[in-house]
Amino acid sequence: MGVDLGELVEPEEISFADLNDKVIAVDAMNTMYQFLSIIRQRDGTPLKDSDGNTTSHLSGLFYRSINLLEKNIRPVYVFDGKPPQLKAKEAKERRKKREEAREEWEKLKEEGKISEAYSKATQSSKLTGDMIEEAQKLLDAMGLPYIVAESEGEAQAAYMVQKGSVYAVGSQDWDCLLFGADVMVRNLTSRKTRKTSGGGRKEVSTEKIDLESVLDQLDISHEKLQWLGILVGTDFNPDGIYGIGPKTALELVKQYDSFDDLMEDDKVEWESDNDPDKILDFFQNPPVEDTDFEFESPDKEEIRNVLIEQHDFSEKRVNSGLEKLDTALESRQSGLDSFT
DNA sequence: CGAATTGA
DNA sequence: TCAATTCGG
Repeated sequence: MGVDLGELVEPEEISFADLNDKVIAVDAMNTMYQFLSIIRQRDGTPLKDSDGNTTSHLSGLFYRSINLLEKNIRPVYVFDGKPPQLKAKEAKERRKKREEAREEWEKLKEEGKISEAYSKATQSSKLTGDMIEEAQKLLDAMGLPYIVAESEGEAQAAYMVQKGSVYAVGSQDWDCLLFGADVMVRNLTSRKTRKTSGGGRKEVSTEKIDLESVLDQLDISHEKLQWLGILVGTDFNPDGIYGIGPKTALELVKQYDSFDDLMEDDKVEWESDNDPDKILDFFQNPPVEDTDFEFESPDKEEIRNVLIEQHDFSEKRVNSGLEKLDTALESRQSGLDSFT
């Protein structure tokens, strides 16, 4: 999950209209993982086709993308490439936790403890290679571009913002700020309320976070934000440092002029197997590449083939989605014409 | 999550 | 008509 800067930063609430005509590099893994965790039945079983393949992520991707296009927001999806060495150990721990959660889920489901089962199911979510492949097939059919990053998708997406080839990174993960994304957008969803654990309902709005404004608010440099992230915890040292939360971390980074000195502070007890200098270097020089992308017309027959023929989506629902897709792209076309 | 349906 | 609930695959 990475850094939690939520309590230090005041994001700017925006609406989809503020993103009109913008291209957004959407963190594909982050987004699909979200779909996979949330799009489930009440006992936690994800949506599946008749062959038993999970399809929750396809449903999410299809309808979400159409909603964005309807608002004239164009997503280019960025997938993770080869996981960095720094992530190896954490990946192993995650796998173990997932497997444990899956076992508990099965058990609770057997016992009929539906709501407890659901939360375990969420924790057992796993994006497989097949699921990623099917998602990419769907994006191809929809004419939406995607990029497979050299390494971390977050890093690639941040680089694309820096280059100016996209307006922002779309992700829930604050890490993209550490990678230097100038703008990030959170909660890129049309739904405006979310269920809380207590059974209540909470407002969620789309948020825009400018790196510059974050640095302003915290009154630190970008490098110190990276230090802060490492103290609080990143994908490469998920537990952060015991006893140091965002507030303490902010105070600490302001006290030092070099990372090495900071790491010598009495409060800093480094426990991760990863070398902190290597983590810092990864945020500063991640593997990224220059990749072009372009938007194409959707192939409706192929969309029907993937969703209806191969994955048992209902023809009626897919067709009404395709109609929305049509009107979205037509209005975009006429919008462009009026310019020329 | 987002679409479809329900019900006040 | 619209908020709440259920369905989708």
